[in-house]
Amino acid sequence: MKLLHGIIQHLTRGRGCGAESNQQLLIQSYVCVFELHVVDFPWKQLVGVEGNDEAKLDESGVDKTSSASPSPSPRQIADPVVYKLVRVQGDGRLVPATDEEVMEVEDLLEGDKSEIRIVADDRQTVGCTSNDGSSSKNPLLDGSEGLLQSENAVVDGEKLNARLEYIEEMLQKVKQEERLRLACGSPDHSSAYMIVDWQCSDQHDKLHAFDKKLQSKIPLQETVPSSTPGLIDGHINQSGSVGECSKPLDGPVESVSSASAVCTSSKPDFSKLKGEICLDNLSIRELHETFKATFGRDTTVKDKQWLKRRIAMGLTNSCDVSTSSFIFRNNKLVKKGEEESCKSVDGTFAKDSVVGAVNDSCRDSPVSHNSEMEDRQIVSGKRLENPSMEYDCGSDDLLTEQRAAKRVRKPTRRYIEELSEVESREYSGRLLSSAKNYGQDQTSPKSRVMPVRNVSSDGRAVVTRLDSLGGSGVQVPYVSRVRRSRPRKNVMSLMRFHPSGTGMAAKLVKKALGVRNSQRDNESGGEVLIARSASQHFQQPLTTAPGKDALSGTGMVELEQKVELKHTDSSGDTSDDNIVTVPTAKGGMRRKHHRAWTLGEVMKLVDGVSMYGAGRWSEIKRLAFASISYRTSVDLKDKWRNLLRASFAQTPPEKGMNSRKHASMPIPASILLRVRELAKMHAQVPPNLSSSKLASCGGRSVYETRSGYL
DNA sequence: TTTAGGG
DNA sequence: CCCTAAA
Repeated sequence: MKLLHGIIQHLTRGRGCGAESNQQLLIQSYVCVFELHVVDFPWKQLVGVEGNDEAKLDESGVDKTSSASPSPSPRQIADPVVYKLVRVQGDGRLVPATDEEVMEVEDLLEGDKSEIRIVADDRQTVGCTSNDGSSSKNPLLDGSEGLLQSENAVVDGEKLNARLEYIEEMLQKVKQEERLRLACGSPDHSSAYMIVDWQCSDQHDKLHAFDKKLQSKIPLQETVPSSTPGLIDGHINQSGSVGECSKPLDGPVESVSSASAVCTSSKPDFSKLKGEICLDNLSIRELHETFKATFGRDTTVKDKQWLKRRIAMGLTNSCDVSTSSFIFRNNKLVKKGEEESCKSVDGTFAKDSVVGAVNDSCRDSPVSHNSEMEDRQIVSGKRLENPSMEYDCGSDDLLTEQRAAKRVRKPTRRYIEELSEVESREYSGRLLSSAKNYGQDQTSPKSRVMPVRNVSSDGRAVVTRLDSLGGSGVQVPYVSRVRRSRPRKNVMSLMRFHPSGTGMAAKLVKKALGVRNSQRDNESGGEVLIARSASQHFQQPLTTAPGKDALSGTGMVELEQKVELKHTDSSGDTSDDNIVTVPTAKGGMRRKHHRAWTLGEVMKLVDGVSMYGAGRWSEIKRLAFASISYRTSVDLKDKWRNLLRASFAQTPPEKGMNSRKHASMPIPASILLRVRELAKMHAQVPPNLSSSKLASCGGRSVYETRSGYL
């Protein structure tokens, strides 16, 4: 789906402030969604003439308009908004983009789908020189500011969803209203235009959107041809006096229109579209005619495909069509009655129309396009309660992704690290060698200090390093953790290479690696087996000769030191073999290095909790455990949990398992008491007494052998 | 990143 | 202690 991002600037004129300073406020910038150009939207609200309207913009207020009185302010609903491509001249005039430009932009966007550029521009004020204090209280300005903010907020990130939903609702409203009006014979098609400009000369941004409140008799959102620039300018400049518009603009809005406007006098004539039309069969000429009939203007575009799409979009979105007895489907204009799946006359259809159009704009191939549209419409009725999918338009739709999964968990740091580890492996060696500057021969593989990558006969790659510790050439796992900090960004792109989906790939790799970040103390001599199929996707072609076991001793040492420095090691998952073939869950997770809690630590913990409260573990860690580096906040939390359990266990740690020497002291009752008190203070009820009883009896408490001990 | 919980 | 979801 193409997101258009642009900035919509509201041109409005400040009023009041004493000396009718005529200050023109060029306000704001919105970011808008490209697809919106096919959506009617009562943008008038956004302009916030009433000053309070911006509240409706807030995503929290999404339902306000729709759920409120049936017709809160007919005016608002009655003014659909369409988006237009325009170019902004230096003097602020808006010149509608030509069809070619539109096409260009479309192509541009199409080739560029993955990139979502959302830009926010600084709001600027123009001609606001003579300002007294009162102007700052200008309700309009203030309102606009608030508006801007809320709007930006909405646009930002996930809140787009809310906004889309909102628009969705509004769309329905608008459609209904429109239908109503048409039913009453009112030919009013006043619209406000959202003007989008992406040819902006602005350096820091390519896409600017200008929101304009304009009146027009054209309900269709199409680009006004610029083949007659002068004429268009005329249109623009005359916009302030669009007399026939049944809804005069009020207040600042009116003045706005003096700045610029787009207004077309022609009106689509659907009478020419009677009967069934199949765009696919039309010639360019006929398409042009249809285009004109649809949009009420001529076009110079020769591109058949484009014309079809345009027309399809226009027709699909046209109120006239949707409200008439025709519906547009599958590149054909057909009688509504003949289309059972589209018989619904309420918002459903309108919405789906939009979907179709949006979708259309994303498809190039006529085939897929057609079928897509068909699909969309066929399922129309059923998709009502799932607005989240409405704008789905392909795999690269960010919104879809965001919405599909409630909360897509970001890869954990560790996960990413381990992932990146694989790829970093080979050049870690390079780094070493270059640092050491071995024999000034960078190219000779011999001089490289690298982990040896053996490929065993069973198809597994074994990454090892030679260890001099054990005497002679013992192979111990080699692991380097080059990047301890932020994983590089393209890890994700790396993921894409994996055929079996990123999630799975990640899992596989992770499992396969079996590499863990650990302290140096717990050394194990296993081998890290890398399931080849999982890892080779990430491995760049190795420059090392496969059978290069002979590494210089100094190199070994160097490497080892490096590794040691990194505080990394791997624990041997010797037999966690070929994940690809046997993805056994294999829960047997050896526990890492367990560091017994000392009494002092526990006391610190308790103190910390009493000071900062349970739950603020990062605080506690920072302040009370600053010296103990190996206790993480999670550790603290876990320990506290255990303490809690212990303190509420009836059976104080005494009986049983004295066989061993008291490897650890029981936790002093005083501390337990304190813990209990703190728990009470913080309304911390021991998770469940029953379970803690059980825990104290047999099972472990929270991963601790004995809950009552240190 | 941090917190909360399950394991 | 590990792992993860959620925030």
